[in-house]
Amino acid sequence: MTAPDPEAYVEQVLSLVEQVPPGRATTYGALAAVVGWGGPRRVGAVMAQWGGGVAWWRVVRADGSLPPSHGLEARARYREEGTALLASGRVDLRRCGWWFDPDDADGPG
DNA sequence: GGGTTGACCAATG
DNA sequence: TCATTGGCCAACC
Repeated sequence: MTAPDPEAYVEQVLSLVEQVPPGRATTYGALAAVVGWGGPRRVGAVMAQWGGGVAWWRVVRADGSLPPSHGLEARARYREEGTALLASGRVDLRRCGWWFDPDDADGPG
């Protein structure tokens, strides 16, 4: 499986994003690592095209930040979902980081 | 076939 | 914490 169809790749990425529970967030690199295909940039490209149909705000960069264009929109979601935010306006991946691990017992609280 | 761009990541100062 | 640099792979012209 070294040459997956672009369609399957999108389905994989979007499926994983939908698996991220509210109040949590993951990174592009994490998604790329789970799917095992392409890289973080591939995931970003998918989100830019079909990310509008999923909780794209739960997918952030490695430092917990998001594009300024969507930063404002995302912040509104975090406030409703209770996602931990930093004073810099970034997501606190230390507490809300979602790495698709079976041991997701630890929460933001 | 070559140059540029992109919802990125890690290392360095 | 922020800015810079190098690497990565696919899409576009």
